Amino acid sequence: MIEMYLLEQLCAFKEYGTLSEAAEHLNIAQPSVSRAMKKLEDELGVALFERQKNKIVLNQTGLLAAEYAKRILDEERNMEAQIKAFDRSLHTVNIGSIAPGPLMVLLPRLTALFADKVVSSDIETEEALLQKLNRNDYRFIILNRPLDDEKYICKEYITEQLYISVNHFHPIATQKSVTFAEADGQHFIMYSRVGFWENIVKEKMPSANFYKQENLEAVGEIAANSDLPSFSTNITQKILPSRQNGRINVPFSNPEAKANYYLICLSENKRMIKDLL
Amino acid sequence: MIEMYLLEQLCAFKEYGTLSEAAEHLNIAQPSVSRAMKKLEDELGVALFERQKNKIVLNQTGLLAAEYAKRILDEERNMEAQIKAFDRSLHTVNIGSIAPGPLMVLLPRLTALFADKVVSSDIETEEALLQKLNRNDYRFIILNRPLDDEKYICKEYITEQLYISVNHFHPIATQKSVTFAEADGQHFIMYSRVGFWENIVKEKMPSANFYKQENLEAVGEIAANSDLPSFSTNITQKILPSRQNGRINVPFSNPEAKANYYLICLSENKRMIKDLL
DNA sequence: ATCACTTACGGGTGACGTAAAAATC
DNA sequence: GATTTTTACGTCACCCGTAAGTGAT
Repeated sequence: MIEMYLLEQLCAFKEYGTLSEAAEHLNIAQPSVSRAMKKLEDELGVALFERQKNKIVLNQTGLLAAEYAKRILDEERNMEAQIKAFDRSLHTVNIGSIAPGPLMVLLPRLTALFADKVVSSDIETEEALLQKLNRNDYRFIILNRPLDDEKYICKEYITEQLYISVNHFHPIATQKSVTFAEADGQHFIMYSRVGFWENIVKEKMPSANFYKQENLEAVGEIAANSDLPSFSTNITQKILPSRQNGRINVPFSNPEAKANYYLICLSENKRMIKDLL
Repeated sequence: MIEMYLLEQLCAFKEYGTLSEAAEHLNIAQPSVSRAMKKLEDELGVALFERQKNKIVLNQTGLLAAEYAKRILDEERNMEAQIKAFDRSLHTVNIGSIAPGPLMVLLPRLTALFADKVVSSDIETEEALLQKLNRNDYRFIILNRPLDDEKYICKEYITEQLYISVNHFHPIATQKSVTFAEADGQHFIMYSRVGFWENIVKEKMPSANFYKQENLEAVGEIAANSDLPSFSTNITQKILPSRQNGRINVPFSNPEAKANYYLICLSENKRMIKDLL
């Protein structure tokens, strides 16, 4: 049987042209490659090279062999990658969401439910979420609209209401509710990974400025130490109570400020949704 | 890098179900297989088996790995076969002919021309000859009709005239020539691999019997020691003079008893025909 | 003189075998 | 008791490296 290391060295020789160069790139000594090529010829019982005294080149058969070798090496590398990826997928639960809010509620429950697995999540657009769900990159996704398709299982999960978060001195602080139009034109501190909410607020408050923060902690810190408004929701108010110190939350009254979230998975994974609910 | 012997042992385990059985079929000791499977898991950094105290089975990842392993092993075996076949083809010149006669003339010349190669030949039907010529299984073929096709180079080679070969006491021995009709109904000794001639004589002498001999030598021997007629041609008379002892050769006068042979090769191999003529 | 390949020799990894133990049927 | 897997240990193959030699540029 032809072992991989022989094929690897053959490929390296074809690529680099001389035994020395090949050895260099393989990080082995040159005589090793010389010997390996002899061994390859020996095992195949076929000449793969034309040798002069201090020169060696692949003959026609050798070129053919090198092509096959490359194919096999590629497949071997592919095998390795696929197996590792598959194993990883067995040990991780990937969740994609259209917004961070529902993840704050869902992730703690998931880590408890899949105690033996790594739970990881990402926030993406609906399009990307669906694509990856179909590729099985995600086990669940969370969207802000239901999907009516036999391909999927879709369950209503939770709702989220957007608030403006201001300090006591802010004019809006005294209102029972606020509209996007009323809040427009201001400067907001905003977490950068808010998913679809970003589109909503930018569209509804076209004159506002948004200072985006990559770091979730930083949003709270900066808001607490400035007079700038920020955003909160019924979910962040519960999950991040520390952020509420000295802040008044006033709900946006527009219908777009309320989101109904749906937990979605492929029909074939029906059981997972059941376990979760 | 995952070496082949690991993949081989993985496949054997998948096929035979236990380490012991696999080892048996691989002709190695069972602990070797146990160790190899551990090493495989180690190199991949992934569990491929579920182990109980004296039981070991492939897990989902292991099944996937075994599938990939099989694919790679198959490719490796294919590579080996293809390379050997290619090398062989470089060192052999295969000729196919519609009849043995022209080969008797051509082969000695070919072996001289391709002194460094093995010359081998076969007798087949026109259909098979053309198919294999197109597949490059044959470098030349010999047919009894010209081919007018740009794909091929076609050169007239030699002609062959069929004779009936009888002893002095046979009634036909005194004739200058004979027709198939006149010779019909007799029992002939015949070499079994005469190519298209077999169709000719069977069609033209439907009442004759043909005693076919696999061995070319035997045809001469038997004919010499019996009163049965056999066949000869201008070519065999020259190439196998010993067969003529005590035999009279009378030519068949029918036009079908004369064959014009053509040497044919693919246009891309034009040079070879030139070398030959 | 430098470069490229081969040959020769020595060393260490590792693949295999044998033996024995543990566990299951 | 038979079968299966694992562990332990010794051996040998073989893959690699170093060093030296040959031939070509």
